[in-house]
Amino acid sequence: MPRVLCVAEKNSIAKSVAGILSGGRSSRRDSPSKYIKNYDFTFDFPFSGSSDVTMTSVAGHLTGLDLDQAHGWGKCPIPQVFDAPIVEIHTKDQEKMASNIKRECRNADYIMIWTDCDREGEYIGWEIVQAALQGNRNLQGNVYRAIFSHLESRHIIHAAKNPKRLDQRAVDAVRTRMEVDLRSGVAFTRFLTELLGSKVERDLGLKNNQRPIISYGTCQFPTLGFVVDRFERIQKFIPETFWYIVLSVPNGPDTTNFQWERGHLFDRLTVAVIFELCLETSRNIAKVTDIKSKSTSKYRPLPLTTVELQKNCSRFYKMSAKASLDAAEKLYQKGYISYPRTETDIFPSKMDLQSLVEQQTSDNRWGDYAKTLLNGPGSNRFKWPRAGKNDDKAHPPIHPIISCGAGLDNENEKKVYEYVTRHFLACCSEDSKGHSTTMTLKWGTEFFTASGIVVLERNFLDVYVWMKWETTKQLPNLALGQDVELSSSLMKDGQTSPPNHMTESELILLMDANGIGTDATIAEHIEKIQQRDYIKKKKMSKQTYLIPTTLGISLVHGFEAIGLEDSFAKPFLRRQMEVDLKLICDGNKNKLEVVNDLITKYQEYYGLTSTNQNKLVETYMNIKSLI
DNA sequence: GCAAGGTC
Repeated sequence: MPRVLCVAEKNSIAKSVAGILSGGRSSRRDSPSKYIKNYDFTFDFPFSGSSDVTMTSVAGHLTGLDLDQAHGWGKCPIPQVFDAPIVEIHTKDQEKMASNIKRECRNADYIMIWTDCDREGEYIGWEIVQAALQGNRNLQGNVYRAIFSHLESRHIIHAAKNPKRLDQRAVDAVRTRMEVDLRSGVAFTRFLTELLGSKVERDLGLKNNQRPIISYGTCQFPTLGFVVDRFERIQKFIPETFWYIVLSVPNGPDTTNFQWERGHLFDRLTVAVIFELCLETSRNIAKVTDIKSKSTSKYRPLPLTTVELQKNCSRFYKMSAKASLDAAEKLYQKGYISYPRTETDIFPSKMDLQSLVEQQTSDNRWGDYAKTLLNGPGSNRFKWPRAGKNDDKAHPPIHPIISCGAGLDNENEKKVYEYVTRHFLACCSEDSKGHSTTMTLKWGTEFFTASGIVVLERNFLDVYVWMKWETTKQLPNLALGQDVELSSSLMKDGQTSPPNHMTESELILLMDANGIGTDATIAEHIEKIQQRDYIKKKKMSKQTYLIPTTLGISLVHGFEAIGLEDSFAKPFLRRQMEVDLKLICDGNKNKLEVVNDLITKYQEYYGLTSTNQNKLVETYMNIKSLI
């Protein structure tokens, strides 16, 4: 029988796909790597007919890139980094994975790639093929690619029956990113460290053997830029005084305030004139000119993505993005939750979500809630989740798999499991429903409104305990057209206030929105710029904020002073690279062209930075002396 | 000693 080797991006996919294609009758063997298993079974592929199949995997990339030996740190003038030869390097684990591929493909007639169907997955597929060809040259030309976006059986079988080829354009796009990130990162990191390292070392009070690294990275700098930008908006903020009019109306023993439809104005005289005019024409009588009642709802959350998980664990539990992702990873390995790195916020239509809800009925925290979702009573019954707009074509939204009961002793894992589960149950619930009433008063020439909300059905809010929606005080009982005697009419002043310092949750949102990093790496970039002493976490009245250090601020301003056309600390450069990568994927540009363009740009920036290096030093000295 | 991206 022909032999087919299938290779996935990680063991969990290999295991699931082997289970589906073998109809549950595969046998498992160990591999040289502890992360990887080999699964044997038979399957009927269109290119080979009935075949002996081995399904295995790697665990992420098989190779890393670095500059060749001759261009190590200190061994060459820095500008050579931009065109030095690049070599492939392997960790011990990667060598074990590659040797498994080589051994397993020795007798194979075909190889089929089952890596995730995203850009990086395509490149990992290419790496796998290179390793396989080293083990067995005859595989050349017998390479196939499975296209799949989730692990539903019929979908996976369809993918196996409709093999495609690797997309070389996507492979080229990833290689482009790798080369540009490597060369620009290494060049500017060496430059900055050599320029500022000894000064920073003294200022941080480090010992000789703890030379600081002052790194540049295409993601690190924009991340730092966001934090510095917020910090300075607060520093530079000048409060402005504004004026407004507020009416209050008797409401039982209490009063209700009506807000001015103009909000507030920054000119005191204008407000005073309007106020006096109203007082003259209407004294203390206003008329009800409008009462609008409508039903309103608060939407249940969208299916859970990695970025949302990190943002909310930071908000609800004050966990760092890295801590929440680490805990999610552990929960995934233990089988409690689904794969935690996903951009998808739409559940595949065939997924059996009700049995996942059923799993949760035994939990003493939300079990009763899960039961009512499935069996009533009441109107909050299981409802298919809302659909978001993102699909990474590789993984479904994050959801609980099995109930953890009392099986978790790690605090962070407990919290993340609770969050994932409550979020999932909320997704499968009805929106919260309420009723809002808005009343408008006319006083003189001006209009004023007040609103009241009655929450009628809490629904998902009962399980999504962090979100608040409360019934407000009722509006005074007045009829349309009725005159009402005011208990007061006042002209008041107030001041605009500065924004708050950056929270980790906001930073994650900004990075995601600007394409800085990926779901799997955003947390690492935030960690990295803390390690580098560019930003620090600071606790202020219950909240933890991210504050830039002297060094962090200096780097941003130093490069600003040099005046590169595309600021390093802004997301623009990185986004431009994404656009170019997309052009490569669509066949409108080639790799060589894009690499040359981007590297030329970085070389030019390096030249400018190098001739203006005194500006970096001066900026650092200046800012240091101010603090 | 340097990047960012996968994954464990």
